[in-house]
Amino acid sequence: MSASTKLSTAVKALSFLAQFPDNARTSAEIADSIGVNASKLRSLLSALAKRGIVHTIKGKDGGFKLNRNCSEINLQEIYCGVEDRRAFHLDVHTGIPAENNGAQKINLFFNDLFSEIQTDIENKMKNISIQTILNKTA
Amino acid sequence: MSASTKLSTAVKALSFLAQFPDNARTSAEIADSIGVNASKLRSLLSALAKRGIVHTIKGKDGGFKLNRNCSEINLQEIYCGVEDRRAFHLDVHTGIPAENNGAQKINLFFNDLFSEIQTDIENKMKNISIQTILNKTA
DNA sequence: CTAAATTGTTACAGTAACAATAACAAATGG
DNA sequence: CCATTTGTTATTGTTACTGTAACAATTTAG
Repeated sequence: MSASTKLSTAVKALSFLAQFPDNARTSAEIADSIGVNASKLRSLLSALAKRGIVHTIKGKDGGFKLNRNCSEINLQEIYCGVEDRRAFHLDVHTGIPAENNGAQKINLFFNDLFSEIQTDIENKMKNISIQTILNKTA
Repeated sequence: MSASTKLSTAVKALSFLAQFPDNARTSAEIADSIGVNASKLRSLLSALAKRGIVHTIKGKDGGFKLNRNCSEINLQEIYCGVEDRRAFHLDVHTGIPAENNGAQKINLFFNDLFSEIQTDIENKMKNISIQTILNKTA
C-alpha cells in the first residue's frame, strides 16, 4: 500500500467506526464495508491502536472502536501512525563515492527543500480532523 | 528512478552543463561527473530536450548543452519534463464495486486535498531556478 | 565516401517491492 | 474447553524498478 493509500484507507475505517461510538466492530465488517482485505486492515488499525487512536478488543465479541472524539483525531497523526517514515517522504539520489562535491551539495539542497515541503503538508494535515471530513462528506 | 530522484538527477546534470555555456558535453561525461548511468541520463535529458530546456547535438562532437539561461529554468518544468504525471502525485485507493458511498466521498475528499497539495508544491518549485540552486550551492 | 562518435530508444535479466491472501499463535470471554 | 477475534508472519504471484547492454539513426571529421 502506498503511503497516501494507507491514509485514505485508515480514514475510511475511522469514519466507519464513528457511526458506532459504543460498539466494537470486527475487522471483517469494516473491511467489507470499505472494500479492503481484512488482514491488511487489521495491521493498519493495530498501528493506530499503538497511537491510542483506536481501542482494540480481542476475543469473542471483540473488534475495534474509536478511542477519542472525532474532532480530536487529525490526519497528521493518522498518517504518522500508519507510516513509519515522515509524511510524504521524498527521495534524493544518495551520493555514491564518485560523486563530485557540487552533486552532494545539490542533494543537501533537495533534502532541505523536501523537508520543508513535508512540514508544509503536515501542518495542513494537522488542521483536518475526522470530524472535518465527516462534515464535508456527510 | 523515483520521481524525486529524477528531479535531483536532472538538476545535477543541468548544473553541470551550466559550467560550460558554449560547449556541448556528452552523456558519458555528465553521467560520470554526477554518478549515474549514461543511458538512463540520456533518456532524462532527451525528455528535457523535448521541453526546450536543453539542446542536443547528435553525432561526432555532439552532446548536450543548456538551451536557456539558468535563471529561466525552474524546478517545476524540469519535474514535468522528466515525469509524466503531475508533480508529486499522490494516490487514493480507487473504488472497487462493493465500496459504500461514504468511502467514495472520502476518495473525492482526498483527491481534492492531494490536488491542493500538488498545487502548493508546484508553486513552490516554480520559484526555484537552476540559478537559485547554483547560488545556494556555490 | 568512410569511419567514428553520439544520441535516442528498446530490450533484458536480476532484484526489489508490493498486493492479496492465508495461516496461525495469543488473547479473551462465555 | 471452545469459539472468536486480533496481531503478526509467511506465502505466492505479480508488478515495478535498476542497471546495463545493444543497436539503429544521425552527424561530422577527415
